[in-house]
Amino acid sequence: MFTIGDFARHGRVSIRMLRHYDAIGLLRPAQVDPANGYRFYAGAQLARLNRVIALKDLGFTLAQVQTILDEQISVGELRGMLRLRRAELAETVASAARRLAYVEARLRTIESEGHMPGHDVVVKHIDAVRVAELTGIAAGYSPEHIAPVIQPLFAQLSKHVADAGVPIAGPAIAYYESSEDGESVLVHAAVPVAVADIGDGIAIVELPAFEAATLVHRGSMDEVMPSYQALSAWIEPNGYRSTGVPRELYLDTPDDPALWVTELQEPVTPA
Amino acid sequence: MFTIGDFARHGRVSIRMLRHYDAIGLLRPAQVDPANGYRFYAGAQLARLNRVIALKDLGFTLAQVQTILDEQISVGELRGMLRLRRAELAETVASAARRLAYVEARLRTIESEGHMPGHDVVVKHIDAVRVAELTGIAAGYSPEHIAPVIQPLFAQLSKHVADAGVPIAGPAIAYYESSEDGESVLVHAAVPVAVADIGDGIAIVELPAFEAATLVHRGSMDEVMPSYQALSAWIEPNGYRSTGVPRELYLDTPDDPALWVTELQEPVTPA
DNA sequence: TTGCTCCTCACGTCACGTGAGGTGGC
DNA sequence: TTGCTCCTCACGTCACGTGAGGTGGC
Repeated sequence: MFTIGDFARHGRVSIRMLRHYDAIGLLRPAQVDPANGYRFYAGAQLARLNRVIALKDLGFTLAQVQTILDEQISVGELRGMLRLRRAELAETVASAARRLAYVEARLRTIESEGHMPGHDVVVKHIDAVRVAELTGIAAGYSPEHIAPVIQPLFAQLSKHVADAGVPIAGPAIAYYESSEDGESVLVHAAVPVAVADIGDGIAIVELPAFEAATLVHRGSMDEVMPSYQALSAWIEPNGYRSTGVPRELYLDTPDDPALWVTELQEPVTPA
Repeated sequence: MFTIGDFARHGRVSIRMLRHYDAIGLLRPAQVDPANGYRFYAGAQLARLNRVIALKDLGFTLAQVQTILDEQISVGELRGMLRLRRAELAETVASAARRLAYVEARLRTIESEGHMPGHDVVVKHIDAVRVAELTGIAAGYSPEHIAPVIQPLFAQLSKHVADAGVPIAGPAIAYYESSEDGESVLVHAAVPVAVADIGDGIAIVELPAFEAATLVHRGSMDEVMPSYQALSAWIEPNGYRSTGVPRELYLDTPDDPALWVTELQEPVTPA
């Protein structure tokens, strides 16, 4: 018979753990002194303790260990649990490796630029959304080409939507595509709505859901290029690939354009 | 201004998380209605939320995120934190990969043998221990050779130790080495003691600490070979290498040898 | 009036670590 | 008598999830 201290030493666990395993019924001492509550363990109980430790090392919770040890689980069930664990562990490895890649990308940025990046890219799911939209044509992607086209589009769109008495269901959205001849840019100005038709030559479109690397741009859209460049530069070193057309979400558009807040959304897929 | 629900939707976090970040002061809403406590967030606060999420994704705790965002941490300090995180994440990856290897070794055993392994190997640290010991010579490692040598050694040893009035400080230990000519086996019978000398031709030896793959053998030492084989078979597929001489720890030695409990300790090193 | 959204507690999670306060045998 | 080991509560951990119970605007 071992005292709890000796048994803990041989088993390389803490006394507290043995008390805990006693409390939850996972490993009861072979004997308990009724006078003072002292626990005594038999040498053979080290085998049980080892089973507990081994299963814990596989990453099972104590409740699962309990089930495996006491509830006469079948080989098939055990195999199922192990396969599930294998999948969970593979996911743990993958996600830790991904975080590690993030950290290393950050460290590289700091080493090369000498300061913390001022922006933070977050990858997230963007839901599908129904919008009312107007489309125009610009000669290029730069702000000088886009601004004179998109501003009247939004003015016209919001007037029409307001006139139709349709409530706007969220921040305005812009997105851009190259035209078929590749010479010009299709500029889309859109606002979320909950109706199926709004008339007046305004299209109702279902924008698809997607995964996006996003970055919050603060300031005028005339100065959006560095933010887009930072977003693009983030994508590859962090293990993603760009796919498709970016969107802009106008989160806050006060009168002073220098105070605008825009979310840039670049569709990505894990590379 | 966004309600908490809208802000949560755009930020892809739960409402509960925003309330929690408010409670701990990590992200306070831009405005709170004093009448009903409703929280309102500015679009620009999405930038702060993104910083929180990005740092959380690097694996920092919220307290660390707090420090990084608010306490004007220097680039050097941040780099230090990132390097520490990198090391922690590397360790996470390694340990998850190790667990994964354990799980896969188990699955292979189950697939090939059709049942759960009946023994559980645990790798643990064995402390250095001072022992009183007697040494004999046997013709080989098999139980038939060892038993007739070791039994009288232990009888003689325990008699001498008892006669000397020295208390035995733990379970008896046996270990074996090949003799120099390689033709025979040195058999060591030892018991832990706390004294520096015991006279009577009994050696006091400091057995070194080591890392061991261990397995609890139940039953007579005449039947120990399958347990040793199971222990040896475990080592390589689980990423270890054997190093040095195994030990036996006699945890429980009642009169009936069939009820003996022994821990087999095989020194290992990560391979 | 019915939903919907918002609010504030407050418990539960998981496997123990860490005191606090006290007892029994050498 | 002094250490040492043992005991039983019971709080704390971390980042929220999940009710319970209630309120205010469309």
